[in-house]
Amino acid sequence: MVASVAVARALDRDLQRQAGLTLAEHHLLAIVNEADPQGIRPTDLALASTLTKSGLTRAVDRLEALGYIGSRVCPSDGRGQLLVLTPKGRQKLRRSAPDFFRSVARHFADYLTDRETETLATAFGRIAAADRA
Amino acid sequence: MVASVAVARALDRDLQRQAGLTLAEHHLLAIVNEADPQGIRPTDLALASTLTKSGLTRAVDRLEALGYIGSRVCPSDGRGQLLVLTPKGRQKLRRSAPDFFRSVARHFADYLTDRETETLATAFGRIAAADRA
DNA sequence: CGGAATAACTTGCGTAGGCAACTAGTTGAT
DNA sequence: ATCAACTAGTTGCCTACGCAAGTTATTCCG
Repeated sequence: MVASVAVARALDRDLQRQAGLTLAEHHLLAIVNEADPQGIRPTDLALASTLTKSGLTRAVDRLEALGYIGSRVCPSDGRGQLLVLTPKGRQKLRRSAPDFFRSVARHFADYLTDRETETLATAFGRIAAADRA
Repeated sequence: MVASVAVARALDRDLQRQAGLTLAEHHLLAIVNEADPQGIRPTDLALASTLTKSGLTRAVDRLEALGYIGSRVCPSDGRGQLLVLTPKGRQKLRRSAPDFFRSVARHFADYLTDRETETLATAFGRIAAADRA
């Protein structure tokens, strides 16, 4: 826990300095970017992220206010929405990517051997998957 | 990050339900418990925990108010303190340990093979150590 | 087709905790 | 001995976010 919190904090600080986004916000943009181009439902986004639904509502509000995310009512369910990246959001993500990857390397990846990275990905993937079961 | 946040949240919830402590607070008690019996300096405790100095000040205030931690002025440095567990704090820790270990097993350790656990401990230990350099 | 039970968000409220500025004690240089 | 530079801890301010209680839309059952 000490290590993972330290890494998260380091990434967060770098991101805020370099892109004006928190780690959580940047992560949301990244998830939306890789999701179905039709858009992603908030509940799914919350599940794929580190936030609860309430945290997500507010984070999405912020990202919408910044113009990085757009939303429209879900055609198949009037209660829900579909969230997509705006062009501005896509651009933001593209532009902040290099710095972000460097940051991940410096604070995390560079400390691991390839074997460790692989083991870690498997193990943590398993845990993340189990958690949603 | 998704996995580690999920695990932390699960442990936190269990601890709050079972012991009325947050994960961070419980962790502080555990660190103090294993430190020099003369006491530990707040700055060292912050470094060994997931908190910054300011977060630590407040967490320690809470734990003192609950009677789990005691403090006295550091004899060798009038600015600082030495923090120790009270008997009540030691008891609290002993009593919450079994539930806590079960919680760690259920949400985390049970998902890992012995090999993975070892790799993980090595790798994360390295990262945590590097971060303080 | 009406009405309970459920699901998708949202919001009110409360709290932990970071940052940066502050206070007070210590050390070191002249 | 004095004064500057540093360090330990604290505090004011602010924000993110979790929980639980709403709201609105949907579904399913009679």
